[in-house]
Amino acid sequence: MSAPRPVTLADLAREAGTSRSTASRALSGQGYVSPAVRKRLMAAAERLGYVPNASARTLKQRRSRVVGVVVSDLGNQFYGRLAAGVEQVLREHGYQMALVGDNSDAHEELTAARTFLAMHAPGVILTPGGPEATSLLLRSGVPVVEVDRHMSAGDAVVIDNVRGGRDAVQHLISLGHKRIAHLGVDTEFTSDVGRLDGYRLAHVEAGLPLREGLVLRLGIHEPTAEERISELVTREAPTAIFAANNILAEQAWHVLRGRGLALPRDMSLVGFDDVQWMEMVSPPITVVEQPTIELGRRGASLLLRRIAEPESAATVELLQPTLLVRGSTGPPRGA
Amino acid sequence: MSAPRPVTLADLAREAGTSRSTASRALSGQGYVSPAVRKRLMAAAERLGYVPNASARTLKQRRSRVVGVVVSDLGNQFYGRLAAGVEQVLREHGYQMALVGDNSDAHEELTAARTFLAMHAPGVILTPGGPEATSLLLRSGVPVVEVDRHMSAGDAVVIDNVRGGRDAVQHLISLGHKRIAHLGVDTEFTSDVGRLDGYRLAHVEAGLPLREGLVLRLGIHEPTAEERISELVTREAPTAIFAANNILAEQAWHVLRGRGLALPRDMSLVGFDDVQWMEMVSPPITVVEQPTIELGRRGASLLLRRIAEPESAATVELLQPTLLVRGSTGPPRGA
DNA sequence: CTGTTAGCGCGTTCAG
DNA sequence: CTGAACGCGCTAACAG
Repeated sequence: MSAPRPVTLADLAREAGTSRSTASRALSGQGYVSPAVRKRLMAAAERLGYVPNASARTLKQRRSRVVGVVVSDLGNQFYGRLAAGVEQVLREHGYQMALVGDNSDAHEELTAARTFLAMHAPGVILTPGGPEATSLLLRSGVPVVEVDRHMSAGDAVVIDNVRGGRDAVQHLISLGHKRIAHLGVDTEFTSDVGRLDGYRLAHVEAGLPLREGLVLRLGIHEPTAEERISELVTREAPTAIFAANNILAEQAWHVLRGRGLALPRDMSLVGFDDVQWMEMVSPPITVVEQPTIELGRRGASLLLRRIAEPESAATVELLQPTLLVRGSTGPPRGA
Repeated sequence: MSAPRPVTLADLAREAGTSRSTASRALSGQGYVSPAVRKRLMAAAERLGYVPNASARTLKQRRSRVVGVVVSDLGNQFYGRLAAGVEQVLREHGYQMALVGDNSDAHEELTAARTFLAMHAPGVILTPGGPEATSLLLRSGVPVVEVDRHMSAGDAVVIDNVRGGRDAVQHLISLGHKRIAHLGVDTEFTSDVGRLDGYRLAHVEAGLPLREGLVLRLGIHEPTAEERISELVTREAPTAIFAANNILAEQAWHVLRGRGLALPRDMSLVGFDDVQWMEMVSPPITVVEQPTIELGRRGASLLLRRIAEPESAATVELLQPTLLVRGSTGPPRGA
């Protein structure tokens, strides 16, 4: 394949008999150019196959069109959909997305942040794993929107996790459950903490005692998760389980199936974050659904707004989850 | 937030009492610099929080570190995992990924290709929707690797779709099925065409007649897909269905459930592309599994190799799928 | 409305 | 081993 020298503004200018700056104005649409000259330039651009050089523009303007995005794990459907939502909005507005996965590792996240700084990203969207990346970016003047989790004092779009957790557990309590297990991830993320708070809140509101043994907090990539869940079931004999994310719901479901426990007769199960399989298994899983793609779309929109108006006050958008009651929940055994 | 002027090489040079070019050599590791001076420069960089300017470097070198990637639909688990594999390898080698979704639209794809040209991407990976994007890129001297589908004469990493389709259908035939429906997408993509070829091949090898009515070809986002599948079941009374991708398998599954048909007693079902739910429903779905993340990883590796060695001959890597026999397939009704 | 001028920050000659 | 000089392609001032 031949790699012809790319055509530049100077080429267009020469071709159309104008100066480079006029060509620049004509193509970017900024500033005055007589209609006739503009037409001539556009035609030349078309004819020569002109492609603007993004790095030259970025170098000059000190700002690129490539928004940095970091999510924990692209392979997880949740983050995939989140990213899909972000990308849609960005593309609709003529921006691109540089996407990196950080495996929930604060160090990787920080590396990504530095990369985005180097790229002069106009803004960054992240599911924060720690405060460092956000603060580095903000300190350097790069707008940041946190999605799903909220760690800084800046812009964010999050789900009302407390409400989601509370709805789930209230539903179980109203069915008559008194020994409800909570399966969560052991982080300080507002998502995990919020769902647990919701679990507790529902208990308090119902006058039910909180039993610490019923609360299981797993590490992010805990390899023994299923064993620990199984132990919990044995030890505490819960009549219902609230699994605070889609991975944990899947693991709980496997444990229950492995032990031959029937839903909802022997155990009730509520998940958080509706994914495909939950509606397909029998019985289908009752779940707190969150608007995942919308989370991404709103995050991107908020960032774009912030880029346009850097000085406005920080915004936190709270999206509401919805409890979908399906077949995996029912009254406890003896009720 | 203050946005301090970013520190440049000139700042480091001043700080360390050297020239800019020396600083450049020290930080990039290219060219001679005395150890002492290098150490001094590194220290200064650390202290001042130097971040290299990627666009300046790209402008100078005429090549960025951001690989362009386009997939059909990030929200689909298949493409999410593909992208995850690509991103992993890229990150391991110090490259970034600019990701765009094109909704299987050749026009969007072409737009993305132009954007990557503007960004001076060192290479592009795509699930091609048409020949235009690839050819534009190649013509401009940008290496391209096609993944999952193969449309050009260039580099590609694909699944052995013919073999996958053949294995699936052979399995059904060996169970005694003679009326096997094929659910596929009506494109010219090698993936869709290959799976259908495999379906036919298995018939021919077994001396079974091919009945055109049993082959259903749906549009990419066909809204009436489930109705059409249902019609097919009514009209042709197949005893088994081969659904050539994960979406179609899900739709077929819903149709069968809706009609109260039990798997595998009333109908056998084989899918293509193993996703989470297939192992969780009962009975679990027999499926042709493909190494999706590996597909992405190989694509990225191949691209990196091509970037390093632009002149080597085009390579097509063929990855083997695996038939996982589960509970959704059995002998036909009367057998 | 248009052209001239002057960098943006970096890497790469080429002398020394 | 190091520094001076130049230019990558584009846009922002500023004259005209």
